Amino acid sequence: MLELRLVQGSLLKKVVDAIRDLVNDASFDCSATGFSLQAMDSSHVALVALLLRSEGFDHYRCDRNISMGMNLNNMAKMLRCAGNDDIITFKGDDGSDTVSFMFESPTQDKISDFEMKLMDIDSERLGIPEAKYQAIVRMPSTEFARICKDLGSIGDTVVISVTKEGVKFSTRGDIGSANIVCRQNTDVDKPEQATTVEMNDPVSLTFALRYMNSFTKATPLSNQVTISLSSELPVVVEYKIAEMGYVRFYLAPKIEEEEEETKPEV
Amino acid sequence: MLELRLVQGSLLKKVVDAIRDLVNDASFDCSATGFSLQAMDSSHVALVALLLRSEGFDHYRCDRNISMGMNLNNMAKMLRCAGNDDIITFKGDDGSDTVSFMFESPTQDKISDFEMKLMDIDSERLGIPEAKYQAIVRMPSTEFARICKDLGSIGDTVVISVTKEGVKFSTRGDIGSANIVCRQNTDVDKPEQATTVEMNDPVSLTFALRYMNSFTKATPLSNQVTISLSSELPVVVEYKIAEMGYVRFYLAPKIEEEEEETKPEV
DNA sequence: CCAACGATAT
DNA sequence: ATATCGTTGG
Repeated sequence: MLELRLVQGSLLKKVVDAIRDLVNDASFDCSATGFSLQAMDSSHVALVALLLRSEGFDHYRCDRNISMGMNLNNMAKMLRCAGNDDIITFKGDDGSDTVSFMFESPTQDKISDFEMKLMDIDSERLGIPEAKYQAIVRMPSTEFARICKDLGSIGDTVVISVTKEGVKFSTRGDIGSANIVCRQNTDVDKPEQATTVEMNDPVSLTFALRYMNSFTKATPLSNQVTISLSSELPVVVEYKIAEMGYVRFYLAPKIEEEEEETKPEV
Repeated sequence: MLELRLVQGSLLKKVVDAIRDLVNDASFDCSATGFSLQAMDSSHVALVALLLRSEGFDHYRCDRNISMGMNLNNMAKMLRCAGNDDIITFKGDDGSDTVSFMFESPTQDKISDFEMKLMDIDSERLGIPEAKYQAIVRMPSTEFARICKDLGSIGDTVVISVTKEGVKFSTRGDIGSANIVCRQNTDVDKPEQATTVEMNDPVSLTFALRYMNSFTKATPLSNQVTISLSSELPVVVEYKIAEMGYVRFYLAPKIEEEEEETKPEV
């Protein structure tokens, strides 16, 4: 038996919206620890990991570990029926092929109950080792989203380079090229506007903007985003979810070929 | 000769917008009593009835009963040319094949005059008998609209069930099912937020959401909607127009078949 | 948080 | 041209 209550129901809407651009169907895992998910995107290039810790819920009951395959678009469709300040209760039963969402309006005058069919999904859950990164950049999530969107209109890939002074995002395309430098800056009115660079080693890596622009769908979840970089390791783009956990996206860097791909010879 | 003046001209825009999704062409009837319309939707399933009483106009002159066939989309097109605070005067002449709209800006600095061609329409005007209903639900029109929209994303039909405690809207579709319960509640800050249930007999009826979602185009006309239900009778969804009359939509319930439509045999 | 307006997509 | 979505303002 499974029963999760979240007073700030809008959070769940944001979580699903953050992921469904990348992943259509995913298996959610529920245990005493929390509510989590791990999934590759449909082209098996990027990975997303979600954790909502049990302590973050206003009520959390999970009698035994359970895995539930859900279609994220259908899930979003149902969650869209919740008011933005509705309380959401998620219920599941062992062995059942459905789960249910209950939405309670703040005044309790409107109570909605949605039942959703589960799906069979082969959930390949990888262990993701903790790693030490050469550089960790923290910046406003909206700024990162804007940069990825802007660069995406110029080129297909972004080179992220970190130095002590800051972080540089570069791209190049048919119509020209672009470099956006964000320098470290903690001297702001509010901490969520800060940009900080924690650098052990300078690093410069290339990523497909297409995926970066999917990752930024998680922007509403957090004011800040954390980008962890190391050569040879997938970048981690993390959006912390206040009091509850995170959504993390992993993407392997492109192997830097000699200059442009316009060169026909290997 | 016919001359109707309405200081709150935006009302006329809302009335036409409320109807034109359902009905393309309609015959407006004008008499000493008022300005009215009755029309079936194009698939002859739903019926709409409009009444704007003569007393509600700021000037009302109708020398003899007259019927005017109008294309509602064309009418909307013209009315869209009126400012939201404009005073609208509607004029017609017996025997003429056109009518005219005059828009006066509040400051009288801009006076527009639009002439619209009438059309021949066979206006089959039914008598709609007053009926006694098993249950009458009153609720905020925006809430009703939201419910119909939400359920429309899950299923095709809605079951409306009324008990003493409140009203329940249910649907079922490929991805799952939904129940939304609104309980009676008069204890609110403002009367237009109230939900009241006047129940003589419990009732549960099924309707096509497609039509319900057309009816809710009338939402801007009134803060409250009234839903009158009886077995064997069409539901009446009514939006009152302050001081003037109403727009009423009628829709026959679906005959409840034995469970699902997945059964191939009749 | 709800409503109106503008922009975009069909 | 119309309907829906997203954004901005109250």
